[in-house]
Amino acid sequence: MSVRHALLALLSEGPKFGLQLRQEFEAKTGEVWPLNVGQVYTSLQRLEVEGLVTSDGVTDDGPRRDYWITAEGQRELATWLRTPPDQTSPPRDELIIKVLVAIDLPGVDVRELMQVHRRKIVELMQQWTQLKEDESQSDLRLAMVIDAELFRLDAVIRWLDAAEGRINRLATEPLASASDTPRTRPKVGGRR
Amino acid sequence: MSVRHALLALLSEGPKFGLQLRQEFEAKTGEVWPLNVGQVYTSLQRLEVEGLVTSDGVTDDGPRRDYWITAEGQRELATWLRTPPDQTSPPRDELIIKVLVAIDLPGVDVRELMQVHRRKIVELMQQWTQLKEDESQSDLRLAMVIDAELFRLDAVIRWLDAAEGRINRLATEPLASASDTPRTRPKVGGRR
DNA sequence: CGACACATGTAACACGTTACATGATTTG
DNA sequence: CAAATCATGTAACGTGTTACATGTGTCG
Repeated sequence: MSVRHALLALLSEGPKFGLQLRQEFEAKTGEVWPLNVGQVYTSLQRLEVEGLVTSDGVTDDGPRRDYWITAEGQRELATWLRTPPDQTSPPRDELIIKVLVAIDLPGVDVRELMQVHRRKIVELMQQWTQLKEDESQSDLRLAMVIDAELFRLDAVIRWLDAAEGRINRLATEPLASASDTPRTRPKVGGRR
Repeated sequence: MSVRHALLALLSEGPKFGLQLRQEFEAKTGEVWPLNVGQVYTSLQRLEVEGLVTSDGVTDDGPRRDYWITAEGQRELATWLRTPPDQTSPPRDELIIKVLVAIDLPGVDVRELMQVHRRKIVELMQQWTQLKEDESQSDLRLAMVIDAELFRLDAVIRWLDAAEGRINRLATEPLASASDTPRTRPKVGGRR
């Protein structure tokens, strides 16, 4: 959901065309997140159908097609900006799933698995830190994105460490199988 | 990509059918991530086409259809487990995008926006902490998932604080517009 | 003119969600 | 038997990615 609203935000500064939106999106996000052009066009089409933007006339005087944000688009944008996303159940995390299913698999060394992933993350953090020292003096947006990524990766490291502790403790007192402990607790995710 | 591989992992313990896979997935992940059944069936179909699982015979003796993992599925599973995901450019983060585009929008109070989101996150962390105290003594998997979510949310809080500092510093020495600082640095994301 | 970059668009696929339809099995 | 539950399946939609096709404008 972030791209459509980001496009709305860019369009609220004035009429823009497709490639321009892509370029400005990347510029505003420190050029860390590539945005494929196809998605810009399809998103614009969808936004137009929903009445949040207008292309107001066909491509007459040139290859470019400008889009304007509508009043309803402005309203939608304002709502998006001020409303935190609904986070009932957290986003699925691949690494957590990996570790949790690997625990029960015979012939799989979970600690080794976690170490391999941990090393990769440390390596990533070093690369981001390097980039931060090199480039982010002059680019506030890049600096902010790198901050976010470093904090995020740091949280993953912390989780791996905490999880390893839990698993080691578990090694002495083994886990009850998932099936023989019937849950009475209601599930977290309310949506279905 | 996590669901297909999680299904492979579950099937490597023995043949299972659709609803069973859903139930076991939720059990193994602390019942925090609901998995809709439709996705289980479509994923199984795709896995079967790719030769990673077999349903070996139609539904003859009952409504259930068991799936087995194949040798190739075992190989794929092993690879997934030991290989860290390719993280060239980090996943797009809605909150970061929101803040970065909001900075330039006139009539939008970025600090207010960040405060609102910050409060929501603190509230979420309190709920998870509560659940942890209540339930996670008996459920290791739930405890691990809650750990992960708390670390993740903590990282977001840290980012918001760091970002607010940067923005405040920026208030005295305003930001150069994105268009008039041509980049020479190569983009981070290599994929296109 | 021809080559190249700019610009738009579409087709096909992967994954995920919601909703609905359809059998089979159990249970009151 | 009827209703509820178990179980599978499909259809439609949203978002995102890759790849390809097509037109336009500029410049050597």
